Amino acid sequence: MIRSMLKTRANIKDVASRAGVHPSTVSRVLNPATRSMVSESLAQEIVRIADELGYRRNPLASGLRTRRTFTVGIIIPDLTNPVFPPIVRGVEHTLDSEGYIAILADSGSKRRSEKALIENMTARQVDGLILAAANRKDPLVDQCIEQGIPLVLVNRTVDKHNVAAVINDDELGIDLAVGHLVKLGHRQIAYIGGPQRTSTGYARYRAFLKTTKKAGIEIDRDLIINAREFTEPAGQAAFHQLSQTGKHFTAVLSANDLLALGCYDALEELGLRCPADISVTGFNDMPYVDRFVPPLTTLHIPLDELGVQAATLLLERIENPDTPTKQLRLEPRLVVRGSTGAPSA
Amino acid sequence: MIRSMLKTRANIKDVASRAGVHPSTVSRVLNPATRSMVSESLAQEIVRIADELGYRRNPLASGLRTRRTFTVGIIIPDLTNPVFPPIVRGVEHTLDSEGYIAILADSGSKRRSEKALIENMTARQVDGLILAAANRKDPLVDQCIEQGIPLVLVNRTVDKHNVAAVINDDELGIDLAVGHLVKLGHRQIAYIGGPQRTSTGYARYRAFLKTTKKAGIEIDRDLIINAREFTEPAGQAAFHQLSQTGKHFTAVLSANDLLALGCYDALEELGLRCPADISVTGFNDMPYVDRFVPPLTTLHIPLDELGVQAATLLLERIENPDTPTKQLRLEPRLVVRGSTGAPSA
DNA sequence: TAATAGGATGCAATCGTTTGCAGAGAATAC
DNA sequence: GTATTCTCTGCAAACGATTGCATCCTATTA
Repeated sequence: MIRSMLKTRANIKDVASRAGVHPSTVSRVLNPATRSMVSESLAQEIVRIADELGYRRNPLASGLRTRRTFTVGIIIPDLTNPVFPPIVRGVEHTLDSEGYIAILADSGSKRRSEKALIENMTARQVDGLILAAANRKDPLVDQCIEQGIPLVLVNRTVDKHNVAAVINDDELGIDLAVGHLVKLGHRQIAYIGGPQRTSTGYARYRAFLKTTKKAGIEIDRDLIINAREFTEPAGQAAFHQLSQTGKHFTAVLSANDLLALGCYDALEELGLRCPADISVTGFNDMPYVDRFVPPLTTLHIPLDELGVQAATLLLERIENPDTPTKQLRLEPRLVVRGSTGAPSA
Repeated sequence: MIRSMLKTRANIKDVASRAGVHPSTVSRVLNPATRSMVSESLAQEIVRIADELGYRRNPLASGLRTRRTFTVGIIIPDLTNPVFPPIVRGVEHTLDSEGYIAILADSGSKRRSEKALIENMTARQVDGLILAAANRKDPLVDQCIEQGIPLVLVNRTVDKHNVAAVINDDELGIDLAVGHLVKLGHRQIAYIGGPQRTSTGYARYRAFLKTTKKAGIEIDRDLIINAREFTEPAGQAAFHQLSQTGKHFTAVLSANDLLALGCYDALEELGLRCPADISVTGFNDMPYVDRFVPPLTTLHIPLDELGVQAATLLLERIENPDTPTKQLRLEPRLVVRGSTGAPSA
């Protein structure tokens, strides 16, 4: 009653004194791992009293003592990029179901702030970290590993292979896209890639070279442009650059949907029609690309699943830090829509 | 050196012993509010040593003592609804700049889980809460207020007016939309509203009645449908219901963009063209609606700003709990695109 | 010069849990 | 009947910070 007047939550001492036992006994009962140390009848009584008083463990105090906070940090480069919300959602739901919570930070792609964010999060004793914005060589990743913070990369990975990651099979994806275009009859295929500092940008670029070679398609080096960013304006600029070469091409394969969208912009500016004049493909199948004009042919990747798997992997590593690092590679699926067609004669 | 071997972070005692002072002195120096209690020269020396050792305050310990965690919870109904990412981003950036972090939870619109989430967050001693999913009558909101947790609603509010919120001016928005349609010559205007349990659904519905009356437009009650959810399928179903009345209408004003999108779906199924046969308007101007077929005429609301203001308001209330509750109402702006035109004769 | 005020620092309790250790009985073994 | 093992619970020291109070020293005042 006094408690309710003070408007403060019941703590372990309250429960203990009400039950006539020592706080440590209450603690043991409420912790599944130690529950068996206490006699069953007393344990039940304590549990009863605990929820009669509405007791909830104070995670701050508990975390201070045990160095476990049941908190995970998620750092993404830009939440307004439609790729990330589903991933974050997958992560968050998975964490939640295991009693963890997610600290979300949008780094705004700025490098410095990312370092500060990680600093902040480790100071707050997060149990693990999920990074969606790693570069192929990433000092931040190294730093995390050095400090021994459980870490899982999602969507992108680093060149070193000793870090856990959930990514998608870029080579397969590009292979499917190239196969699709070739089957439609395209031979002059341009490529707009992403930043080579990212694993996705790099892997897709390599895959494009490899796959076209395998398919026996001659690729003009001038028709390959790797953009600086995975953004719509970058895609737009890249397409203009392609068209300025004066070389002939009937399709452009872009390394992600936003770049493809940029192509749409450029096409419109140039008075070209898609797919009549130029076919365009994307990568990611981000939400709503099926509603664009024309609906984008792209590679679908299970974004939610990416998040779910990343969280699962992370929890595994948190529970057992000696788990060997795993790289999960999910398979993309080609979704043919209106932006691709046979080349015009 | 021993410290680095143990791989554990420097704590306040380490700094103190290195500086030859008591931990309390270090604490005072590192806290802006008490810094002046310590002589300037000593303070500087301590600061120097602190960052030489890479000292970072342990927020768990600090929070345990002070009951301030510099943590804010954000609860949204569905992160994959494009309306929310910009809001969350605005919130997160604002919090970050003040040294706070955001715990994000996607409630998946499920009521029960929302209660659990709030429980979890208060147990974790968040300093405040931002709710984007409130209903007009919301026991959860009442509960928060009762418990004295600083709370700010964003995007939606509750009927009681004593809770802080950042919303947009629904009446103005609907007024602009109606005005636009009337000016184009529409007289038979249908309305697809949202759930009346939400403030946005309710306010927009009221505004529609009021505004059309003011404009001297006769509205057939059969042409008003309030959907159960603010979703695309709900909009689609509602439109079909409208067309099944057999009544004539030349435009449909929908209470949000997703509902409008649903109209697009239904229009296509019915072989109708937009805006030639039917004009459609939305509300929110969520990302990418400008790229749909046709680009959607809608009301733009500054989503980032909504988030920024909500966070600012919350921080104000946290710093000073006696701040009178404020309701901020941001102005929407009509964005005319391709989905509206003059009615066909 | 003695009394006093004021500024700077230390002391120790506290926030709410957890956990190694110890001790008290009860149960088992000899 | 005593020695030994178990089972259960309590004790007290952490975890890393903050803060009211006490203390000490120096500067001011009469």
